[in-house]
Amino acid sequence: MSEQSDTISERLQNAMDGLTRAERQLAYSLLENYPVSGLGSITAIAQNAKVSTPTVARMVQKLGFSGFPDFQAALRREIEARISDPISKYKSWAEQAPDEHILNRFTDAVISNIRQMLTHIDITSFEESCALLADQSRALYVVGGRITRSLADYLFLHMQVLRPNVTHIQSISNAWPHYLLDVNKDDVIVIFDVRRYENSTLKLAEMAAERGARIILLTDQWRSPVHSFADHVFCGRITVPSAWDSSVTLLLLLETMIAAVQERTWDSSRARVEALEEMFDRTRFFRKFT
Amino acid sequence: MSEQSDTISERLQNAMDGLTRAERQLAYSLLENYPVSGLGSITAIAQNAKVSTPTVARMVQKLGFSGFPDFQAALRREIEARISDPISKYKSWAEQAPDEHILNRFTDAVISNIRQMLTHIDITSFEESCALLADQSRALYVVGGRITRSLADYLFLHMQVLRPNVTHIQSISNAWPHYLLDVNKDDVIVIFDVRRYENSTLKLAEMAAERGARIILLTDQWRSPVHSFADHVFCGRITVPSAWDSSVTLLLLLETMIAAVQERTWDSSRARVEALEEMFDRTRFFRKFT
DNA sequence: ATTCAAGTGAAGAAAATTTTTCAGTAAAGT
DNA sequence: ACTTTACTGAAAAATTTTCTTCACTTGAAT
Repeated sequence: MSEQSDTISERLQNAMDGLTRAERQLAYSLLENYPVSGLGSITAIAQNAKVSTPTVARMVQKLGFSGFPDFQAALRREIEARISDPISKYKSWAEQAPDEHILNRFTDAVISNIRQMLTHIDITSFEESCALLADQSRALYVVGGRITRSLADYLFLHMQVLRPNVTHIQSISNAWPHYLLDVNKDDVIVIFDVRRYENSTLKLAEMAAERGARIILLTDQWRSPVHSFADHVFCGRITVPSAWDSSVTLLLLLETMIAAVQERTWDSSRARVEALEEMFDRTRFFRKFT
Repeated sequence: MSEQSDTISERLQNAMDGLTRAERQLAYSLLENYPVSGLGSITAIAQNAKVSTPTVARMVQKLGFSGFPDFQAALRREIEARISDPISKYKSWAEQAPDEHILNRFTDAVISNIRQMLTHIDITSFEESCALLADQSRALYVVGGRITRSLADYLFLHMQVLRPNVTHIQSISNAWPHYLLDVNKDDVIVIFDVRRYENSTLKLAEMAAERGARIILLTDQWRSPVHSFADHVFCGRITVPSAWDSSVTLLLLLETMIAAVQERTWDSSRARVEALEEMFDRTRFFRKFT
């Protein structure tokens, strides 16, 4: 019954002529601060418009809703559509394939994960973390888990180019207590820990915290227990239509951080990057072109 | 009582530690489609999070609200602030930050990369590649380059769980010719090669092709020269506002492939996955819960 | 193994919201 | 002036929502 393609705002406008004095007063009140003005209880709305509750009930029925709750539900859907994305509405990602193809389903999920991560991210924390990563007076350690070791490796790789004094602590190894010996107060540790949180990682975080290290944690939406030791926590959503979790959100965050650190350190890192380029050219490790 | 300056989202995050399992489940559900997810009745919210209504009532009290209606009123105020405020907010990913913030610029670029990759992807090729990866009668080799070794590692890690006979050829090592000795006709090699294409990778591809191996290449939009030896080529766009390239598109493709292979091999891989789980439980390598 | 504490949801009680009824009021027509 | 008609809101009835109680489960601790 309540299903028409018009927005409630349009419906109100269109119906305006057929409305009575009190109803019109109500309609204006609703449009006043649309659409949030319609969110309270029927009583609240009535009081707000200075009409009685029956008037509200009658009017929404005139608009074609089965009752006030029906009206309000429609309003909520409108708000939802308005608040959530403008972007993901694109039809299919891989146009050759049907919507249900894994490529499209997976990508939908990832895009939604990205949006969710970004709406919850704390910009100040992000900036501070980048500053910590860029601060060459602090040694930098990177730790990953079973799955996240690839991410840790990726960060390590890039940081190593940008600055000296970067260490990748291979969590598989039993040697990590040795690394901890070198961790000083105010050094920075980036820890990756997603679900199936690892005991050894937690232990390491605890000990590092005791030594006064600054901890930056990249985890999933459920937040690894490491977060209680961490100075900065970033949660990427990792759920996708798969038996596995997705690391895309965390990689995106990581790359953005790397880009931000690069900007901050460009004065000092430029020399390193250029030296590296030169070494590659000398060793003919890479093809000169194509 | 319900007045604090924090947003409900922040309050949820902060309170997370003190929450119980069901409450946490609820909190995630609320953050899932925040803030509209909290607009329905307490019953609707409970069902949505698959918890009971008392759990909802208890949790909002823990957060400091006098009751559910109090909580919902606060939420409505937040929505109001968000909707009536500047309309420009819709566009940004990270809403706290301006459009020009690196987080938003970077994400824009990545989303655009993803779209471009997917519109150019060949579905048939994708399916055939997955079939090759799933075919346990063929040995599987994974090779990465300097930067892409993390991606290679990631694929290796997952494939190793799903099937036997997977090898990660560490490109840094000088030992890869030895691996090639074992490559038989119709074995599968996944090669990662993005710009600053590596000579050694090209050489390896050539020799593997000579031995009759099937080659799947993941590269960038400029296509590594390896493509002339490859049976299937996938190009991910990698340009972002950074001095570095982005691996996000390739990771997305990779994860989608892994999911597709998982589906295809579930009958046989299930046993492997479960055995692995059991081993983890035994070694108490991971935390039981939290 | 047994006890204990904590957490959870079903079910019922309490409170609220929504709908209906109905009498009063104002405007239009006779 | 009187009747008719339509509109409105107070109050009661019906419904829904929220809150509380309590028995059951689970995981931890002795």
